[in-house]
Amino acid sequence: MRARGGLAPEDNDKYAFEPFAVTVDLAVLTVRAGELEVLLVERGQEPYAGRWALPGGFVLPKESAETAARRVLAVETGIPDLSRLHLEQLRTYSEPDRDPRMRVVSVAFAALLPDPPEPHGGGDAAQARWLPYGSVGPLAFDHVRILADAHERVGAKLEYTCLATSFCPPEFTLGELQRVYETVWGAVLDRPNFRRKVLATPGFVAPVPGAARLTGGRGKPAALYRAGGATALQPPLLRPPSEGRPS
Amino acid sequence: MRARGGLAPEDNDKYAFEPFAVTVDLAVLTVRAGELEVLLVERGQEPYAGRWALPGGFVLPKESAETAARRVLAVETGIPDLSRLHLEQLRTYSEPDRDPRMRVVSVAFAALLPDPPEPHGGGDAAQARWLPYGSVGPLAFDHVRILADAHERVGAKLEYTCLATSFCPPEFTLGELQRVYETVWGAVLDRPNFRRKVLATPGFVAPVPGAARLTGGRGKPAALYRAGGATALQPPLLRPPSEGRPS
DNA sequence: CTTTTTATAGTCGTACTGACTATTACTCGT
DNA sequence: ACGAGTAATAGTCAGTACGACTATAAAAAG
Repeated sequence: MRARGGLAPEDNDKYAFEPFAVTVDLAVLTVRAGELEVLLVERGQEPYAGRWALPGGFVLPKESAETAARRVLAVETGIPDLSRLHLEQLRTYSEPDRDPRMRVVSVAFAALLPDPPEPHGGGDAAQARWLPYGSVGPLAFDHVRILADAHERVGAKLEYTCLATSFCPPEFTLGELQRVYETVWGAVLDRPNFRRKVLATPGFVAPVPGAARLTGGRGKPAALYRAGGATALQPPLLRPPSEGRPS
Repeated sequence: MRARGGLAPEDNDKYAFEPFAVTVDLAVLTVRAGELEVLLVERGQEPYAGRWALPGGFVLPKESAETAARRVLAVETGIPDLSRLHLEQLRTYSEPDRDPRMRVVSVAFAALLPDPPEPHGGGDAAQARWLPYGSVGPLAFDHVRILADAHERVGAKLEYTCLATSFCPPEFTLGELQRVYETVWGAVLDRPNFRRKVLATPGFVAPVPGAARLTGGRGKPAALYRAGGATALQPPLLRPPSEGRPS
């Protein structure tokens, strides 16, 4: 490569760059029945044929990575309603050997979907499925690491943002909200304290005014809430201390 | 583009992808004399000739983005000692029109350097300089946004990590450490409270054992400290509440 | 109608923080 | 030599938040 002399990359007359393939990979998480689940697709071709992988695809010439992520999710998994999808850039994985065949730089996203809809593979023989987070085996490429990074990021964001409501349907009980925290964190929280904290945070949740009660099964019916306008949680709602969590 | 059928991007036999240029851009921050400064280079060519821009460059075929970032910083600014550089991936900017000439996807990094060394432009006519953060005018491309994102990220990380020591020389006083916080946050902190908080956090700082005093000017000499082993700050050290800060 | 289950209400002690005041140990100007 | 100024360090005090509880209410299941 020619010496570039302290200029921004776009300066080089000769455009002495190596073209890369740019893709997006999505770690889509949901909570169903108190379990954390991941949306995976089965690979039909080598390498890693038969392995599960994160949904992903190429970024098209006129797309941003964010646009590509939404398109890929719609096309590959056939999920119809992406209006309540929370999509957030995670980081970019660019190790030279992450794809054995060619140079692929992948912009990874963490995504959350409430009320997990049933996916269907988008065309060929590939299938798309929700799999429990704890039971994913080895994935294709570096997708295990991407998935772990996404899990860690989401867990951390639950602490200091109101993101948890993105896992919930439009109206939810505080018990459901608490189960989101417990499922993502893999920890048990004290119910009265959780309740006190959520209700004391202005704008986290807002009570549904009307006949604001609903019963799903046993026990006393719970009041219904919607997501409030707030996005930040101040002070944060910290997960109980545990070992082996990266800082 | 051919229908891809729910497979990972690498599956397509025809490799129906558009090649992109992949670059890195670096927002390198430092604190000097109580002021936040950014490392910028002056562009010599169109577009944005004469404008200041973040240092950046192409990712080479056998490099990861992280490797490229370190190389670019060494080559473009001639800074000799990068051993104490804190480098952290910020996010990837991929809007299709961010470079008027071609499709460029840029992986942006936030970086911190203590004891700002004098940079020298790396070859051509370009110059590299530290400029006060508050006085940067319009930058080339979307670099203003990248810089603002880096600033916000660093400010947020000061709250819940021990990152502030990355702005300090190997041995520093608590006053210097406090000035890092005040400079990045643009806020004034109470000295006794700051001191109490820092010393109460195990592993944040460790006193220098020997003749642990040094005087830089007026006032009572301060004890010297080194960075401790901890990386996380628990509970966090929150910036004083202010308006207009994104969540 | 008792047990089980879940939601809700409230208590108590500790830890942390913001807002202070006081004291010590230097330098500088005169 | 001495007082003013400056910065570091020590400590107080009240309010808030949080962890660990106990207690009560309202439903379903047996």
